[in-house]
Amino acid sequence: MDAIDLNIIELLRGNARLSYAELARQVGLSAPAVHERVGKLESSGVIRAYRAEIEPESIGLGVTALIEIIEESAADTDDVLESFRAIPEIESCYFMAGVESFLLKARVGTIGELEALIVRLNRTPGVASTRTGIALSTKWENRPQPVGTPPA
Amino acid sequence: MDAIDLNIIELLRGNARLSYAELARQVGLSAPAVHERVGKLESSGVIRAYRAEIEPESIGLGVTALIEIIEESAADTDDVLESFRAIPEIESCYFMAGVESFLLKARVGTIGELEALIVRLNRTPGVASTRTGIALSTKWENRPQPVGTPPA
DNA sequence: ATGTTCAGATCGATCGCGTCCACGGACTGT
DNA sequence: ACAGTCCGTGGACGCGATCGATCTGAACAT
Repeated sequence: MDAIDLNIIELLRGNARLSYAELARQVGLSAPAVHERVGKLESSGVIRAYRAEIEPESIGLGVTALIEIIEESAADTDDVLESFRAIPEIESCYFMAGVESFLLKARVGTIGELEALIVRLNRTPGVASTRTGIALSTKWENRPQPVGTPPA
Repeated sequence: MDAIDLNIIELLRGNARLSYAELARQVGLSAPAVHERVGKLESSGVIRAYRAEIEPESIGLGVTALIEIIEESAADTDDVLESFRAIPEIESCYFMAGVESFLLKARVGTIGELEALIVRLNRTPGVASTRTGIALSTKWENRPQPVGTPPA
């Protein structure tokens, strides 16, 4: 993992569909060389996936909500997690420090669907209570930050 | 925007580096046809970008925080937004309903850097106070949900 | 210093893909 | 029925992906 790898990563975060030839030109190596580097980054787990970023409204997901979950004191966190994982509307799931164990980012089509989701979450075994905030608009999301090797 | 477009979108959300030929096979069209459809989806803004998803720890961004912002009553929201936009650590920014105007997702390398970020946010003109939650772990993030056209 | 070894890059060649173009069929409105 | 339009197909050509072989340079041991 050297400066060239970081360079490749930065380029692919900006545009995952760049060809190997184009990557090669930009980092100053040959195409097979970057091909091999990218392969290693993928198999070592540094590159997790390549995803198209879609405007959510256009696929009927106009409502974004952030939901904090407070667990019951006797809850099994792993079981709760598995329940959440089975709910497709939950796009992100963070395990948090603090009273609220989880923070979920969910996307649904309508406020009605959000209501159904919240009911479902509150009924989930191990969940004591929820607190939901609705995003009126998403200013930006998953903006890649420049990769400068951080201070030692 | 028909079923084939949704199919293409779903495939590209799963793997943005699929070739047009492969996409064509999976949706049952010729390669030029999907090429044209993808081009239209891009220029109409449905497809915003293609991004490689990177394991944050491997590029020195091991600390994830979610920060709620309460604005001063006299604050100019647009100015506050521009200040936030200039801070690279802020990966996502939602404008929320409720007392807290914004919810930010930020990623930094160390707790020390997080402290510096919070100080910077609190000093930002228009910001009355902040409330920060630290993600102990990210269970998953930006999981694409299946695109079934939702009920009318 | 010299030789050995190994990692990683380049070079060259082959195969498949991206991309442009002209043609053709279906649907719309008149 | 006819003309216009949209959208897809098929062919062709040049470039890119990808494999194997060779080469270079660094690290280490003698």
